[in-house]
Amino acid sequence: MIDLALLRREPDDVKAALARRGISSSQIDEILVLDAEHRTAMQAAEALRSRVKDLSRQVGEARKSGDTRRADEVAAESRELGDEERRASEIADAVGERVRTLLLDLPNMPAAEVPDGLDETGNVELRQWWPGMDEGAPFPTYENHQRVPHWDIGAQLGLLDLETGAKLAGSMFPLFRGDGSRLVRALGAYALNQHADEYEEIRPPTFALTETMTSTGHLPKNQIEMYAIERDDLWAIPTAEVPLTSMRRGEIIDEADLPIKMTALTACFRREAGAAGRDTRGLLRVHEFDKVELFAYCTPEQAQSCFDDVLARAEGLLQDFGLPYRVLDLCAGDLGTSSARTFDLEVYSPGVDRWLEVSSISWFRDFQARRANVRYRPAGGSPTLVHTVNGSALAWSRIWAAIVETNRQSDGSVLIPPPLQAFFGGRTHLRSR
RNA sequence: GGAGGGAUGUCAGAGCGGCCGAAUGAUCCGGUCUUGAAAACCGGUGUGGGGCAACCCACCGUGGGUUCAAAUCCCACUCCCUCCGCCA
Repeated sequence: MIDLALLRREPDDVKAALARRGISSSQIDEILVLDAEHRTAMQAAEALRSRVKDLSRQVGEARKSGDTRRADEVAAESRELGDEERRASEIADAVGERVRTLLLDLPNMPAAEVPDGLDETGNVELRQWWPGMDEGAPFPTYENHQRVPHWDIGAQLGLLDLETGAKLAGSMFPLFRGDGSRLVRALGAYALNQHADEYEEIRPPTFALTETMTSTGHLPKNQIEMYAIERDDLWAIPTAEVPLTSMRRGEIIDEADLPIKMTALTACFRREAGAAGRDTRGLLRVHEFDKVELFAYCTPEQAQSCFDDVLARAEGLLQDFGLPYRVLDLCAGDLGTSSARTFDLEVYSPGVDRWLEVSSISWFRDFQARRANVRYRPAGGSPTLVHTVNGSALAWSRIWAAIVETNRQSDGSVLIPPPLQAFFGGRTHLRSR
């Protein structure tokens, strides 16, 4: 949520920033008009309220001094004023609620450095990486044996059983088996181990209350994207960002504790309602996938370094696995609602011949923290909203696909990335049995 | 699932219809004392909103209700604790 005080103070700055995301200035003007209306109505109601309180006090005093008649008179007067106050408050509350609703609808302001553009065509590729690049090697060329889609490889080697997954939970719920399952486990475990030096490992609940989903901004807007367990008012989390962001909801954190860095491996659930029929093969787009998330609460001053750290760790994992990737600087129009700045990491996967998004790293400024009301107390100052930063490191289903396709050998086996071989008892290849 | 107890400020913990935004203690900040520190003592220390300001309003788990007046009474819900049952 954008700061209403900032909106009042610097309406033109906010308009200019949001115009980059295609938000019209009339939308902001509407809020400002309603806000002025709200304040007027509120003042009227509060003046009445103040009077009622004063009269009530007089009733108490009259009672105490035994003047029952005066007490009754004043009570009657107060009762009338009270009715009036109730009506005035209802009007003020209704307008205030409208302001809040409109404000919640506004996306975050893009950071100044965010490139212009209204959709993904405006994203800027910052760099690419591939194995051997530093030694001057060119971008890899791929052999025919690498041009096989992962679903075929998975079926050949008995690593991936999409049919059985569909039998159990419907299509787009993958079932990994044998070494395929072990690879999923190895990826998550390897990443958690890598992050353990600075990030506290968290194993949060897989489900979240409506209240929790709302405070991160995933509800009510993206309701259609979420799996719901209605009877218990629970939602399956679409990312560990949801529980992690809410862990300190409503709290005031000691400044000395910041930054608070956490990592979590969870299943992530997405209905992909808006993407029906797109990328439905294999693991490109699935309803459930494992992901390791990195998350930080921090001060505004720490935000840049936290962001850089998450990015470096996500890239580091891709380099450990030897997967070519590119870094995209998302343009203003392609930013997620809550984000002020986002870098996406895309891995090149030769079997499907596509760049696959495997990480999204975002700096939210205080946008999320305002909703979740997470603050810290700066030295000698009053409570201030924290900044939040998070990013995937990484989303495993697509990494799984990229590894299997990239590392496929001419004999049909798949080379296990060396850092993961320890999880396979030292074996170097996945082979059919 | 059954029975009971509870939810109050950064924390602990009083209050159970009328200057209660809230005792007391801890924390933290400032001061006195001290060569310095500790201790002791004195003073200050919630959040949010409105108003140029004086000041006003809201907030005692959440949402309703009663009343001239609610942290305090009533109803519903949520969460926590204890005991019993059931169960990984």
